[in-house]
Amino acid sequence: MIRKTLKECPECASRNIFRDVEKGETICRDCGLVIEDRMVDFSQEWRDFEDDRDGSKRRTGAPTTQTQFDQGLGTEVGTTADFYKLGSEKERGKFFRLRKWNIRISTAIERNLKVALAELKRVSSFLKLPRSVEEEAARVYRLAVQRGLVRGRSMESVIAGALYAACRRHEIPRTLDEMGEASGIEKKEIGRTYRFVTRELGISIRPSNPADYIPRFASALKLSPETQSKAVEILEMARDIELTSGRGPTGIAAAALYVASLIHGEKRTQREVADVAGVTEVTIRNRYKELIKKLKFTKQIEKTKKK
DNA sequence: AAGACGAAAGTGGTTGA
DNA sequence: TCAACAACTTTCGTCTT
Repeated sequence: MIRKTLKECPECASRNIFRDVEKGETICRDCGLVIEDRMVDFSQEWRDFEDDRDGSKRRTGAPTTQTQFDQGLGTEVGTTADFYKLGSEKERGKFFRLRKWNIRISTAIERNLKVALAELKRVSSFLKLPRSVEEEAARVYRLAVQRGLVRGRSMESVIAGALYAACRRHEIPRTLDEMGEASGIEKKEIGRTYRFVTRELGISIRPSNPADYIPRFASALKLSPETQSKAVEILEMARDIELTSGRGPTGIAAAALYVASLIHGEKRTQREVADVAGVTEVTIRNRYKELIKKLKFTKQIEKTKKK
């Protein structure tokens, strides 16, 4: 079923937005932009009506979740301990039939997911990622397993790839290095599976914005909020003159931060900035050179130096 | 002595024939 | 499928503070 929606396309501002209910996709008919392709539904089903004295609106049950192998809806049909509580022969037969079925339903996929999602939780909590990202990553992983994309790859690397993709979609990117440290997988491998999985599943990800990295890098360097916003400002100017396209976003973010730290007299060495950003000093130098050349920052830096 | 700078060679991925 | 290519890294020598 395909329905027209009331949304406006953020790309071309057309109102020709249609939603394919089965696929869960929302697409702009004019420019082809996929607006909510495979996004997690963030709306909360589970609510708590604390103020309701009579409790009539209170719902029961936990919210469903992607991060448990059965989405939190599983049943277990008893153990043999329960068997002896049953009375008649008829009831005992029923018990075994039900139990057999339940085991049969737990296919290889389910078992895989159970292990995988535990690992996913471990990595995501190591990186202190928000729950929404964890859910998205779990969904990506689930899809990957169902399509048999894990075959020939280690489970861990696919998990890392899924998490990396989920971070990017939620615009709170982590570097491949950080992901590698958290998961124990080499960053090359993560990058590989990330590209493979997103391509196979048709997940579209827009290039990450350097500004997304600024808050994290800045706090790691203990820079003031003023310096931080200066860095973002620099990034905007850089983007306007096409300095950002084609370059690694972390390198640009690092260079902007470095320049901002000079201007505000909170100097950090290139080495320090390079370390938290996961790039080399050389890359920072190159970006830095481009920045001061094209953005007449030279004077400002000279000024603060003299003070 | 530490940091900044730049040249040169190497790596892994993308692109286009 | 292969070669050219761009971005980034590694390494190292030199200059500056």
